[in-house]
Amino acid sequence: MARKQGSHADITGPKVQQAALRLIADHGFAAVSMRQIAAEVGVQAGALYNYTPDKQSLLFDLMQGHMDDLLGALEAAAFQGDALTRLEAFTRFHIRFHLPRADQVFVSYMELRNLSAANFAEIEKMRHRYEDALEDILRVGQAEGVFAVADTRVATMAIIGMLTGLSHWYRDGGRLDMIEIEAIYWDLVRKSVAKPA
Amino acid sequence: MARKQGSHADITGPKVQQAALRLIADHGFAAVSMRQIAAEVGVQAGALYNYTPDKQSLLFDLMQGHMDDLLGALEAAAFQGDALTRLEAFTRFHIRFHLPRADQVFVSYMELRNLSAANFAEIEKMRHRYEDALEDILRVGQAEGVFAVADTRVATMAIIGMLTGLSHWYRDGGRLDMIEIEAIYWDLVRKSVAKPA
DNA sequence: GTCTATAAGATGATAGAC
DNA sequence: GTCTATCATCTTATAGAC
Repeated sequence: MARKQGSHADITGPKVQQAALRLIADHGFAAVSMRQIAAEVGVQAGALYNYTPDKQSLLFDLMQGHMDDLLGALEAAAFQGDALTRLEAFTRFHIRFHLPRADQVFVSYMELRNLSAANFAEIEKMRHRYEDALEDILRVGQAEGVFAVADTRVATMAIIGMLTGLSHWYRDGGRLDMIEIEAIYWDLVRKSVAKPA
Repeated sequence: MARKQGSHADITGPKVQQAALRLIADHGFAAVSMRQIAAEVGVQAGALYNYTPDKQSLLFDLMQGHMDDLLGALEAAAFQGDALTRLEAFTRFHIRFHLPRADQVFVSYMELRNLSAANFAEIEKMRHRYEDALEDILRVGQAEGVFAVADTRVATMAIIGMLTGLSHWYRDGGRLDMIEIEAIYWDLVRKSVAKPA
């Protein structure tokens, strides 16, 4: 099959997403121009519009893709067992999913206000589903008398805040590797909601 | 004393900072133009340059001012007593200082990558001093056998992450007021580093 | 699918009048 | 101290050739 010269949709498409993610994570959505993204990909600016109708959609697709991956992985994990076991599984899942995706996490967190109202609502809904998965675990554990939290919603937000914060300071090749970090964070999370002995 | 018409340095100066903070918190530094800030203040764009040499300095001054306030308030608080008492004081201090300053917290957190390298280093140094205040408390408590944390630095970052995350979701007029939130967060923090009974 | 060229407007910052 | 006017450059997005 003859291919038209200069036609590389299957290669360029992913490269656009990748370049956009990289640049937006580094400099912020508003600070990155379509020309910069095009230069990183190795095409002219006009060619980008074969892959996205506009700049806003490019951001939305990145964030939606990230949330799709997250919720898909969460569902696939399907934590089983008692509340304490499920909380440990959630904690370790969160860290293992997020730490290797520093750019996606950063963009998904920092660029929410650059989404259009409709796109923002969409992403927020997905994020809410993720939070609810944790709150469900806390509520069951609370009902079973395994946990002792004053408010499951606040505890949910506090734990997710603690875990998400990790992505903002952790760097590969640092003093502690991911396995060690995971153990320390799980210890903190476990105790924070534990029933006093 | 006759004042030149149209001369309002003492009024305009603070208004510029205030307008910039407000707009940058809402839309992001790169997305906000000097013209937008000027319009919010009620002057023309050129007049802003009586108050800042350039846009970058405007951002830096906002962030430096916030960190100055934070470190000043921390020093003034001068937590006394045993490690547990000091940890409680730090936790409540953090929440009481940050919750009423949502815009400043947001900007100081989100716009770090829009600082020049030199300005970034300056702010990071200040942030580090704040983190060290908490780590000092944890280290003392650990040495005294009051706390049981696997790693004081990681625990420091985890607790600050948890507390900072609060600023990202808390809204005035919500289900719980600041006093209730404070109690719940202190309970989580206290237990997370507690020695098992 | 990618290119070049371009439209139509916004940007940070400065100069000089008042 | 603020204004108006301006510079030089950058912006997103589109049109049409190949």
